[in-house]
Amino acid sequence: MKQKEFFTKIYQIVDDIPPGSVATYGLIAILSGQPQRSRMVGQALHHAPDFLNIPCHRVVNCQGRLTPDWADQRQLLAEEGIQFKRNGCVDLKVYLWKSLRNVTALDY
DNA sequence: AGGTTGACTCACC
DNA sequence: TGGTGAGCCAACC
Repeated sequence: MKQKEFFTKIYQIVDDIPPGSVATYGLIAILSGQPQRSRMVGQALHHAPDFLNIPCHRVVNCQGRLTPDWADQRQLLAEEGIQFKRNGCVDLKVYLWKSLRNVTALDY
């Protein structure tokens, strides 16, 4: 798979995240078919063009942590009704995006 | 070509 | 439950 296709797929997946939910880099990597390239997801979002309107603020890491070097992300998520723990992490148990495709794939 | 880095994740304490 | 350390894969010097 070419890098461009991988990036495009990531952008498409991130764009499907509904408001009020969050996804992890690893989850996106799985949905894109490359579970071991979760780090690439972060790279892809870091270089994501603005005109695609990607809700990259809804993407957090597996521990519910927000992106370093991006203080406004917390406020953007708060606007969508997402609450944070005292340590500043997102409560993944509540807000993690449950992709139907992913659930089905894991069950079988 | 080889070593370093990171918008990560898993495992352990 | 939450903080810390080690492992991984690509990109970037």
